[in-house]
Amino acid sequence: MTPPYIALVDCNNFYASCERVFRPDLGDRPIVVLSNNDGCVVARSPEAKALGIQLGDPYFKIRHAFERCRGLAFSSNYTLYGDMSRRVMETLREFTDEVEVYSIDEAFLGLRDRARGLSPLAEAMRTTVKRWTGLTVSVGVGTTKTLAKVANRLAKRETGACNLVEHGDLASVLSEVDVGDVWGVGPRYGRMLASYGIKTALQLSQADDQWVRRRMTVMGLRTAMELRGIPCFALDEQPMPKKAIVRSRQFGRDIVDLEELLEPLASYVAAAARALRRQRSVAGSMRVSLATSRYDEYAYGNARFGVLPWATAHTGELIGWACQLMRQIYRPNYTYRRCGVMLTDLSSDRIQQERLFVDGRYDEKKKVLMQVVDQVASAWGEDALKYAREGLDVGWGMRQHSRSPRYTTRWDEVPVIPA
DNA sequence: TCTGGGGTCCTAGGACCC
DNA sequence: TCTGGGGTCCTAGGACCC
Repeated sequence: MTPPYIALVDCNNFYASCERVFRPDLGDRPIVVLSNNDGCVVARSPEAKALGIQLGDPYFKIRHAFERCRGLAFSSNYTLYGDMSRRVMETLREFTDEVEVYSIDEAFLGLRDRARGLSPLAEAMRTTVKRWTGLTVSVGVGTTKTLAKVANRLAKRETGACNLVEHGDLASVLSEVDVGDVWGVGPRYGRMLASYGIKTALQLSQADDQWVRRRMTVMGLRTAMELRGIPCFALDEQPMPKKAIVRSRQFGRDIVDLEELLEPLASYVAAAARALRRQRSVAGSMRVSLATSRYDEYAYGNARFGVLPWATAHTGELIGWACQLMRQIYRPNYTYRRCGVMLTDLSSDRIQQERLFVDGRYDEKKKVLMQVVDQVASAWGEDALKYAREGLDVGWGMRQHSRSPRYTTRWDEVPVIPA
């Protein structure tokens, strides 16, 4: 049964806040968190926002000015953020069983309380999450996911909680919301709608159904209906297993040599294979890609897709096939900047299709071997056991000049409080 | 020097089948 | 002389999300 009310709970400035929780000494210094390779800004504290720093700003461009303002930059520390996220989600489960973890810092909650109890409930969520994790969340409540998103935006501007269920005049609220800020309306649709004079969420909700469907597909129509309070996006408590698993990254430095290129590739394949096994799947096909920098004068990029001889989650097999594909697209004399692998055609590792005329398969013996590999990784860290092909990371790994400690997941990095 | 990474869904159009 | 129509599967491309 669809719950009558939906809350969207979202952590404010999530990555930057995670860093701050463990560094109270930073006070109100501006904080940014950088993407892989310390490339560009992916999160900002309120103080950094106030300095005018934008998401996606290349760090090297703002660094000077930022540091002059006593700003502090952190390399991204996904181990820490992932663990903090898990703590927030667990806290939210204290309030309802219906939790859809939507992203690392957001969850939709199904609520069945009477409408009058919703605002105190939202407040209780905020104070409990703050007390248990140190993080501040905003809570928006509405009758559909899209309206909960709208409420959440308003919550951020106001006191941190916003309940549209008890709001008497939804139309006037929606007339104040820019259509481009509606969940599901991106920059393209935003421009298209504006060119037809549709500038607010209210106007979109009142537009003709057929017209919306034609211009924005059924997804756009669902968005418009959700704005009217008709639920079209269900709460998804148990997300389906992923249909594709991608690992792709820029190197810490350029690579020209094929054999050297196979090392990061192997290590991305190993990471993808771990994710594959975590969701108890096997992959039936894969796609390998490589590219020079986009800004390179002699740019080259290519990708090749291959159906695997048999579906597997065995790291060694996947690395071998990935290397074959890579050899097909590699061209000498380019300075490569990134490569990647995508595992597709995923299926359960319990039901396996036998293929005629192929005598290999992902059998019990391989499965057990992989279980051991995963156990070692969970006990000793993901880099404890590697395939030889992954090499020893002679410089291609990520540049991370200022990663914070993994405070909550590594005994050797827990915070120490002198007493 | 230096510009992120990982996903989803929908639609149109081609290949192929009966 | 005449050259169907409906269905499925796959892929590429486009839109979106965080």
